[in-house]
Amino acid sequence: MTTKPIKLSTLKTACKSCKLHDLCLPLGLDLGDMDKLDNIIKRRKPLQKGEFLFQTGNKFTSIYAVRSGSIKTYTESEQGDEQITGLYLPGELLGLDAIHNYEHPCSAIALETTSLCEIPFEILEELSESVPNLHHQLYRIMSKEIASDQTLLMLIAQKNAEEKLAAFLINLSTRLKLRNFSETEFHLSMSRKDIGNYLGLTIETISRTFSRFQSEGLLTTQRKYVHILDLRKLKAIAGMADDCAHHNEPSDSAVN
Amino acid sequence: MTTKPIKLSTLKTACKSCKLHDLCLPLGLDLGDMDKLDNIIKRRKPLQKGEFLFQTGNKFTSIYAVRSGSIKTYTESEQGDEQITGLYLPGELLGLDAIHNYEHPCSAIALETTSLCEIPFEILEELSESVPNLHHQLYRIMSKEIASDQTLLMLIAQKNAEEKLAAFLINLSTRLKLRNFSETEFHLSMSRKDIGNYLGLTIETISRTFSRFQSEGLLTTQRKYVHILDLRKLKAIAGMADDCAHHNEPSDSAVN
DNA sequence: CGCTCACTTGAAGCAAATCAATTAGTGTGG
DNA sequence: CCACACTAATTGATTTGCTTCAAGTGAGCG
Repeated sequence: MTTKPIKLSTLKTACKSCKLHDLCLPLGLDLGDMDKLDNIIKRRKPLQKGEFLFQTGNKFTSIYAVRSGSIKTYTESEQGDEQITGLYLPGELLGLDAIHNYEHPCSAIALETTSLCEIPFEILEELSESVPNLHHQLYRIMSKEIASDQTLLMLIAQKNAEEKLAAFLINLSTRLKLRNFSETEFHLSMSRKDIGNYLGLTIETISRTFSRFQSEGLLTTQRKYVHILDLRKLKAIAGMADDCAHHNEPSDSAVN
Repeated sequence: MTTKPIKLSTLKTACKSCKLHDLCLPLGLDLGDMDKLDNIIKRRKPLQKGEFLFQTGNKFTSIYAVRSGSIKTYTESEQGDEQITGLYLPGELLGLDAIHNYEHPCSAIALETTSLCEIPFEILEELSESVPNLHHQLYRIMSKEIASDQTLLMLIAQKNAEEKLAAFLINLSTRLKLRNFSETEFHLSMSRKDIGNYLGLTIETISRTFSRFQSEGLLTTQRKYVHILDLRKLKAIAGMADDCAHHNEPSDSAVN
């Protein structure tokens, strides 16, 4: 939980020059406002795989933007079973669910080496008084999170194993494309077990479904590496008509 | 979608005197600020059962607070299957998921005769510039919605039929208690079918589970009327230890 | 009164969970 | 560099909780 800023070289990377800024909080801010935002953002030492960003019950002080790598969030019930509630990729904000009672309702852990921007919330609120657009931006981001949680809900409640996994992969593919990564070849940062948990399935079902997709020629996998061969068909299984693909406009819609 | 204000008698009921105001948006505002808020709130003609408040794709202009009755929200997939995403009781706000692209991602329909406050969002944002607390309040409400969506997710993904229904009932009970209704006797505004859809189960499973609860002496039902006989045991099934019950403090935690 | 709609109850079928065994990577220390 | 343990993933066999199909029942209503 150290919050000290890191090497100068990293400090230079400000919102203005960050290639993620049109996915992230500064979206829609002008250069002057972005400077102000830059002044309150702390860059943290990158987290190593398995390190916690925060844990359930921690006091809420900041929201975080992923710069590189990925973070998963999960809640734990009293019986001890976990539910993964979110997967956050570069340009996405997390910690928003902690505002309402100043306490994190979930834990956040790095799935790989991950660097982040830390944005102290109180200071952000102060700053927002002089930069009205910021408020609006935050509303949009939170609103989007609500809407996408609902999509995930739908996915888990109504679909079968094939549809769930297909939707998960398509969602990932869409978000990666937005970040200028390949939409057909990527590395899963989640394990089969995590994917299963996220989708409400067991590891065996995930594995079998991957195998089936593979034997049907939809994709190839090699452990965590995935190569999608037939994006159209996979989208069809996921329940997204081809022509609806671009409905996933800048503010992506499906899963997380 | 008529927005005209109604009879004077109803108009008099302002936030200041509304007994729900400590559950709703004005929470934490002083009297002066509440007056300002009152000026922008429109009271709508009550909705009859089955009437839409808004539908998927409608342009977003306002958020709504339930004054009495109840509203359900649901999304529809391209295949046409529905997923109920929320049940809103008096004092709760809905429409927050539409901010991010100015379009409602779900439909909202009255489950019974329901009266609402309409709060035009643009005007609310303007007002918020002079009443900073309002922003904070909105953040809290949205944050709470995110957190509770995640709880619902957990419920649907990880629990079995009994646990789901028990958690649903306990959540309802807790929220009703907060509104000074009985926590053990109440009227379900949702049908068995809706409850099933909400929890990712079929109507038959809901019915059977109610029957089992009844034969175990946990509760009695008569159509939509529910009388909980053993709140403790029901909470235990729902996976909430007794001593954790009051964790559901003013900002309730479980389902919706 | 008879129609409909919401709910209940039973029996059969099935998708995914569980149990179990094997294989493939990953990391550790000698 | 190889043996060792350990974890992640795959695949098969079996079980099971929920769904589906089917046949009532009972409340509400024109």
